[in-house]
Amino acid sequence: MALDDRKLDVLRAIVEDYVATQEPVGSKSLVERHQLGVSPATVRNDMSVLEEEGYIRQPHTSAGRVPTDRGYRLFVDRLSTVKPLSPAERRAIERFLVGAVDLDDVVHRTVRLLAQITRQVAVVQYPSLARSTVRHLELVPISTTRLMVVMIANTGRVEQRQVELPAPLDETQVTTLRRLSNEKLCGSKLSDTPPLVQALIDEAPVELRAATVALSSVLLETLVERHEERVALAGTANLTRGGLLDFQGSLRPILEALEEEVILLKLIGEVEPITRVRIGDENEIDNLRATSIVSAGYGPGVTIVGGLGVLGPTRMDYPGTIATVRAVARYVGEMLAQN
Amino acid sequence: MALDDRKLDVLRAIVEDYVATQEPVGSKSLVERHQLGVSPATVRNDMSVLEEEGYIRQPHTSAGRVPTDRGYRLFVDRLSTVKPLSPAERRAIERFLVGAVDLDDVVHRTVRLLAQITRQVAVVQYPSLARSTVRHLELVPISTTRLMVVMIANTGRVEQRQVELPAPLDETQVTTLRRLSNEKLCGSKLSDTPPLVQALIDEAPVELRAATVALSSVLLETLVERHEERVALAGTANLTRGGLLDFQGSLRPILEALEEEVILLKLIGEVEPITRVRIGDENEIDNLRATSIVSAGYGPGVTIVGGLGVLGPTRMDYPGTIATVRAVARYVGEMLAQN
DNA sequence: CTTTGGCACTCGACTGTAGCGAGTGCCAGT
DNA sequence: ACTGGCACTCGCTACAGTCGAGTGCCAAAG
Repeated sequence: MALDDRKLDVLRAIVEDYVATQEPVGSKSLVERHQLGVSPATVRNDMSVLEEEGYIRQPHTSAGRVPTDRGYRLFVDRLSTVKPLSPAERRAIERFLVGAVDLDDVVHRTVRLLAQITRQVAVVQYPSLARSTVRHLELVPISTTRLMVVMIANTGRVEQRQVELPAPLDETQVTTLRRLSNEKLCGSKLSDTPPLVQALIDEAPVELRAATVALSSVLLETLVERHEERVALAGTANLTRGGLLDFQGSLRPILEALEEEVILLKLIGEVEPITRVRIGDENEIDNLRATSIVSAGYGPGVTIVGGLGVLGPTRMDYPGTIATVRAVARYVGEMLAQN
Repeated sequence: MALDDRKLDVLRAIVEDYVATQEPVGSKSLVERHQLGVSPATVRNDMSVLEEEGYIRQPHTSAGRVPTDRGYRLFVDRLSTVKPLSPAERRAIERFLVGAVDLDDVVHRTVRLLAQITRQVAVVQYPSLARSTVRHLELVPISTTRLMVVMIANTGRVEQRQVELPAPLDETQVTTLRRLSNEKLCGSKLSDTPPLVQALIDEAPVELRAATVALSSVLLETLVERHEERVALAGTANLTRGGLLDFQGSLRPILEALEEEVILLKLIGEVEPITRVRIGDENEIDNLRATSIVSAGYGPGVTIVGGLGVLGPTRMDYPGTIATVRAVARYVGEMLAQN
């Protein structure tokens, strides 16, 4: 059955009121707070239909209605208009991010900013190495048989690893190795490196062969295979807002999930620039069935190099949160582009 | 008034029972569970004295007794013997830490291990830069007017910063600058660098003077002045054990405190190798008045380069926690010494 | 066919009362 | 100094009663 416009209005009103008050909303208070132009009885009939269709439900008989995950989904998809940020908010974002000196700094500031504005848990992924290109490889001799390899990516990420050499190398050999690897790998995407690394090994002069193999294996192992993703987290204290009413009193599973980097990456590791909303049940992780996640990809220009997002109760201010996440993602992208 | 031995026994029994059961303990159950060799009435008299002295208190009249912070303090100082770890635990620690490949890896493994064994919140400070010495400085040209400076410390920490040069430098100039700064700074403690940096500037050839100043200011600013301390955190989910009985139902202030790096550093930034216990009130941070912190310094050999610790309810298993923290600190020190 | 007012009903939240029992403090006796 | 006995306190639980927001249904009006 198709829902007519008024029923949709009723649903929207229910969502808005419930988000605002955190209490089941009844027919009478609904008509009082919104100009629906009909009587409570009519609203009751509409509510009955909405309940049959699974958009709202009653916590108990003789209580008001509460939106279901499906109801929120409809609300987000068709009923809400993204509310533009206030100029003050825009300025706050800019001011907060503009002083960043470092990639680490950018990420930390961003995650705190997101948590603060949305008053929820914020997660920011560092630019993914898999989607970065190599800007420079530096080899630093630590001892004659030990090398530190520093990889600088175009996204600002810098990773370093130590390599144990099979045989000592002297200064000029290190220089040669540095030149060779930079020639081969600079400018290429990290996910494309395996064949290039093979070529590097093949072309290396025979006396550097062993060292090249050691170097390559470290590069492949730590940077490509188990692709080193990193995330930053902030605002967990916000989970306690709403005094245990959300999350039926147990933060446990949520805090547990937030400790797993793998899970966080699954949540916000976006590939598309689109803002994405996962509501309650739609979430794949069982521990987070009581939460919603709003995430977006970010990157300099149109390419996406990482994701960010916030996590909160399903009962959240979707329009506001979506607007904030989207805006922050765009600003972060701009920050990165400037480097 | 001096407490005789039996009264101390009673206090110990109360602490042990309360930690185990989480319920106020009464005179009758106390004599049942411990071989005190006296009757409940006697115990009651002793309890009465202990209460007068402020070591225990009653949540309400007609309830059992609960240790006060002062009671825990006495327990920790005089009544408990550190229980040695089981061989299984020792092996677990070793196995967990031995695969670490990286400083980051060591720290992450350590913090998760601590959280897991103690079932509490664990905090590990990265080796402090202020207590590290410079092992190597590497200058990597990003462009002709931009340099990336990578500092490798003896503790395994690697920090990088970008430096905007006032004028372009060519390859050989960079090499000279690299050589000069390494000659000056290698082997010195970071906290001692300011005068050395000044000397570096003074001795630099005139055409490198400007670049040296730029480099120095970045070094001083980011590495020395606001000394870049880092910490890792794990096990926040453990705060929810004991179902809101600890922390009188509000995790809020604790989670908030844990988000502040400055606070974490204050808690576990140890200078001495000694295991330190802060109980409830003794804590300087108001938000953490309901928690206890057990911390220890770690480092290769006898010098301390950082701290680690755990945080939990005042009602915690002090002997076990102290033993674990101490053991983990020692193992981490050994790991670092091997590098 | 939709909307509306009316009405009986449900059920959670709150209040007050009563009984239970763990635990205490005190005291007299050993 | 220790112990057994005893009266007392008070939080906890169960139960009954009331209140009220909210519902579903129905018949009448638009």
